[in-house]
Amino acid sequence: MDSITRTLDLVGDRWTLLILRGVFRGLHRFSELHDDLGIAKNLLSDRLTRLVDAGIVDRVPYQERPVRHEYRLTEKGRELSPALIALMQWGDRWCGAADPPVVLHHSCCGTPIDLEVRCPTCARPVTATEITSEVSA
Amino acid sequence: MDSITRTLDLVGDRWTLLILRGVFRGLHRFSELHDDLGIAKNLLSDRLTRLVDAGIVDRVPYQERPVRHEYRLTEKGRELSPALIALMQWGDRWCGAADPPVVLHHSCCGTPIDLEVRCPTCARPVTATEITSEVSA
DNA sequence: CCAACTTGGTTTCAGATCGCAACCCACCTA
DNA sequence: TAGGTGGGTTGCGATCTGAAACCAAGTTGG
Repeated sequence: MDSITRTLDLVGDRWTLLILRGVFRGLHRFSELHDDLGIAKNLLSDRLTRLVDAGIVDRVPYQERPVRHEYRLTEKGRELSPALIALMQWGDRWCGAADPPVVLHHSCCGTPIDLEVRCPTCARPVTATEITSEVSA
Repeated sequence: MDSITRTLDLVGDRWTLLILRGVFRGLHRFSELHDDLGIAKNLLSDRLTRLVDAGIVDRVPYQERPVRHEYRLTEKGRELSPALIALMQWGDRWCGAADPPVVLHHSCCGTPIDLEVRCPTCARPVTATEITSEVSA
């Protein structure tokens, strides 16, 4: 099984990427995600458990008595951001902007950032038709 | 409904992105996709119809008598490649390499290409924690 | 001319998954 | 002690899925 198949096994359902986007945006608690996404609680519970098992989010206690947790991205989870950005940019461009596009900024300098497929040699963006794939070694 | 939600409505199920990757890789016919992915025929048929309706692939005849079609990416479909690349790179990095990683080359010059989140001002890659999001206007 | 084969599907149906609502537990507040 | 909140679990009908059977339009082999 190849890498995309494995990836989609983890995050390739209707809700998981939306949950992760919520966590990226600062929703860390069960109820925040529930309210924001409108997902059924049993599914949210199930997806969060899976994400924790997969090491994509951590369940960290934020109080005792009663003990309650919140969900935080691990590095593995944070590294999904290029995929989320790619899907978001595609949706903004091609799916009629029912909502205005989301702009991402570099927090250090405030500049809007961009996602690019680049060729280090040509030092310019690469279009999809210029790409060939090969399984290494 | 925002752009990621709309995007995932179209391509956020277990099979659609795998089908699109197949088409990217040069599988254009129903039977090629069926054999390569191991997807049930009814689902493949349904997903292809949806992708055609969404304008992501075209159904173009490649012979008459009997008339038969093959599926080709539209520009809208080709522009999903950054998302596929992002998911693939994440899987190669984080999902234990059961298969060796796939390397993408720039067909013009043969250089392996890379997907990067970049800040035009800082002129260097941006990590996930440095990103803030904002809904434009 | 008939049988078998190919491509590209549609139909059928049991079983898995989903969404909703109800319920539960631990704790806090009035 | 009654009610509220956070974070779930349970039950159940509705929907979706996968495997296999079937179909239709041609083409090939004998």
